[in-house]
Amino acid sequence: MKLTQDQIRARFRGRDVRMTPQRAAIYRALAERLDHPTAEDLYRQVRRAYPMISPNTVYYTLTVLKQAGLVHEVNYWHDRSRFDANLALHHHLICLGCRKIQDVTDIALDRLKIPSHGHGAFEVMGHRVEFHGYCAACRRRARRRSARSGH
Amino acid sequence: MKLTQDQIRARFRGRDVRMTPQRAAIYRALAERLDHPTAEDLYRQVRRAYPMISPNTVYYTLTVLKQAGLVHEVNYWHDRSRFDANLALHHHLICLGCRKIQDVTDIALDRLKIPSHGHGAFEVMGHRVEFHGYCAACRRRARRRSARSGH
DNA sequence: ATGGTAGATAGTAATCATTCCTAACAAGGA
DNA sequence: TCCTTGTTAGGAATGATTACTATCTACCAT
Repeated sequence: MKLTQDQIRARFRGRDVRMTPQRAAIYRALAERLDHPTAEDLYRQVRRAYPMISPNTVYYTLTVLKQAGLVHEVNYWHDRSRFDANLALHHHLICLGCRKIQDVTDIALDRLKIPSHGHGAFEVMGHRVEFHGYCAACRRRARRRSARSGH
Repeated sequence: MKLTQDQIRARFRGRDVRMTPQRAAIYRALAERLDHPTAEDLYRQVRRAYPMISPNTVYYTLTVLKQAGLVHEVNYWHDRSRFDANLALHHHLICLGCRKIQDVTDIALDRLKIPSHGHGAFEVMGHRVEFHGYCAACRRRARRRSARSGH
């Protein structure tokens, strides 16, 4: 998907993100890739056009774009490994507030299949479903906060 | 779920994992928790009974248990953050061989709901499905390798 | 178009999870 | 009980990410 500078500018404007050549390059690099690159992947790619760019700028730009909703961070749990001794097939409820995780067991979720078209060559060994949202405690906390601030 | 020392010993035996007091403590700590603790969480818990234990032992034990299949690492992508400029709802095919990621779009997957029972207080904002397996290239590679080794 | 200001950039240094290396140690079979 | 091989714990190394900060720049108001 080729993006013009103006398209990028418009998207940034729409989310109140300041436009710089580095930011445009980072966003373009990300938007034109079909995989899900790391910050370092993007750094290496953008550096070809901007040899002076620092990894720092890439990291900072990504957090800005993320907050603005222009970019998604694909993996919530990237910071640390998490382990589980429950070997039974199950799925997860991840709280975006406190990051606590609950298990969900449900046969319907266990039976999912990838749509056949296009992925025939991929051999599926397993799958997992993540639900993201807010747990009861975090919802209570948010409600109390907004009440105090004089809704 | 209370585990006796003998139950743990039996599980370790069954997978040819050498039993040590530290390992039993780490495994017990993990098995008795409902959330999905990090290595550090386990370290802090086990240290109460084994003040001399090192984080190192926890990490090493977890890799051993993981290889033995006694424990799962819940998040594949923990090593680095990955980003995506595609904001449309979609899901992922993750290759366990080369870690490449393909997008999957499918309305049936988009419509999943958590089973109502038990999780009523959790407010779901979104969800994502990950399929794990082997891509065409990695399957070819594996087939070639096993052919060469004189299947 | 210009100037001022808030925000962005790019270095360097710090942090933090995890891995590497290794000498002392212990599990478990003979 | 003894031997061998795998395990432990410490310290150092690695590698991704963040913090700090002086300089610079986008962009709004004039």
